[in-house]
Amino acid sequence: METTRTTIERLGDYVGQTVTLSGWVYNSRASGKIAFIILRDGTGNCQCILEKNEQAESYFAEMKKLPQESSVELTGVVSKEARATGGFELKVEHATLLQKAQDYPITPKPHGVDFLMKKRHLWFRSQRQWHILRIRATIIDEIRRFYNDRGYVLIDTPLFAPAAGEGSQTLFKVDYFGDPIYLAQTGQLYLEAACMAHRKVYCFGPTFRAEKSKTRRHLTEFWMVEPEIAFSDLDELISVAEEFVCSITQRVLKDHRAELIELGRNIEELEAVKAPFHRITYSEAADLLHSDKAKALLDNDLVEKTARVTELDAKIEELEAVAKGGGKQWQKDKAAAEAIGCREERTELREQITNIPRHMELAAGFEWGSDLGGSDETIISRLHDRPIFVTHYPKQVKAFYMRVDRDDPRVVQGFDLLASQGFGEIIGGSSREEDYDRLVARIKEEKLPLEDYEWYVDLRRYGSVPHGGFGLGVERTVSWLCGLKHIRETIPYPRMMGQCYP
RNA sequence: UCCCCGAUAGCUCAAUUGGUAGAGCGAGCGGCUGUUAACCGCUAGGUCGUAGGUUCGAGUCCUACUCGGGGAGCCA
Repeated sequence: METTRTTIERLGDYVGQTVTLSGWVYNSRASGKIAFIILRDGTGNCQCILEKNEQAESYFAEMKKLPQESSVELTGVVSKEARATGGFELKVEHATLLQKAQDYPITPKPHGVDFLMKKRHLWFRSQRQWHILRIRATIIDEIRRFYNDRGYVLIDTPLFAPAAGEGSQTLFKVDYFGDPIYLAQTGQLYLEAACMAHRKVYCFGPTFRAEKSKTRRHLTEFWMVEPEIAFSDLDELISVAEEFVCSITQRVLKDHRAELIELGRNIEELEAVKAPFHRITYSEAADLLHSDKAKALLDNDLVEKTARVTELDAKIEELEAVAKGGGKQWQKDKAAAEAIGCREERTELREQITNIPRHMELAAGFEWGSDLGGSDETIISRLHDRPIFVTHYPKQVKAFYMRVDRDDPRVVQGFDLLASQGFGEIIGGSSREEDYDRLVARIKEEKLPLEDYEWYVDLRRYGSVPHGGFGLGVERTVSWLCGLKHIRETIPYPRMMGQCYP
């Protein structure tokens, strides 16, 4: 039987016509004489209807009880159908089974993270994961376009790097023909050299950190885009970063509004991501942490979360009474299922509540000269409705290459961008020290091996100019824009401390 | 490296002060022509993470370990 082959995303062009779809059984429901198969073909989902009649005799019985993720080809007439997910429906007239799947482990019911992470190779077939990875692809596309359209030259920096990074305890050591070498944690130093050749450059690729962090915002392998601009000052760098983040946000809103809503992202919060972002100095950030506003925020959190736990306690008790009571079986089951959801929320809240006093202490006891911690960043960003730049950090908490502020030598001209809604840092950048003597002095001060940096110092010998750049973490950006709780969902195969399978 | 929490059926979770291990989903069988995490009936499915200890009796209490989750530090 020869029919038109097409994909689900193009079904709108074929209403009333007979077409063939190929894909996987995402879910199915069947009664005696009718079956509904939700077909997933990689471009979308479509409900396919099979009726038990003479022409279906050869395949109906088999198709109606196919396990999840079995691969099939279905031929039928396309119709518009408001009741079906996706808006279209296929009334099947012919069906071919390609492979009957074995028991598929990921059911339409909830699963735990540990389980899903071990099934990552299957997990990203699920709707939610499918949406996230598509948004990631769009973000990466926008990143490339942004720089290509503005005359930046792509410079690929090495992944194998000699020790010359920012401190070797956070680097992965690799055996390089018998000598130690490290996986790059940034392309920046190489990029600085390239920007003296091409003026505006960027690199984009994976980067590696051996930090022993087990948190929802850390990966050991992640993607970072780093622009580097000659003849720039701090203000210009911040403006570029601002325009860049706005352009990514606008693009995602334009291309993925439906997916964002599906993911539960608050669209208004994203629409508020417009220039100008807030700009405060590190010293102002420190004052903010000591302020009543910060204390009130956490006090309020504590009250609200404690109240919610009490509310949940009562609700759980109530639901359990229903579950054990004399109602209909399905009512009891529903109550039991709801109780599980409430318990989950309660566990999470309790954990947050135990952390609040700690975070309050850290904020209130914050001392000028130390770096902002994760909880501090969360507080600062939650006190603002748009992303916020924090600038002029004390030089001792930042890398040796950052340009010392000529008016206040205690600080460097560096900046971080904290995403809104408490998602924390997504960009770190700075003006680089262009003065030969100052740079060498800083290298010595940090007790770094000067001989490893000879080539880097060369850049200050031959036509040194003010320059700088920044790095944006792709996964943290995806996490923020999609409103995800955990970074592990933002990359196809996450690599975290203690996790690298599959 | 440190702090907190957890580990019970293939999956998600229950088990009232220590007293005979349960439910839903999934799987198998049967029923149902418009389902939306479909529904209804039946069946199978367990060395309660590992090793010790307390006790007449331990899923439940104690100790150590393993693995996982969250957080601190560090960072994008």
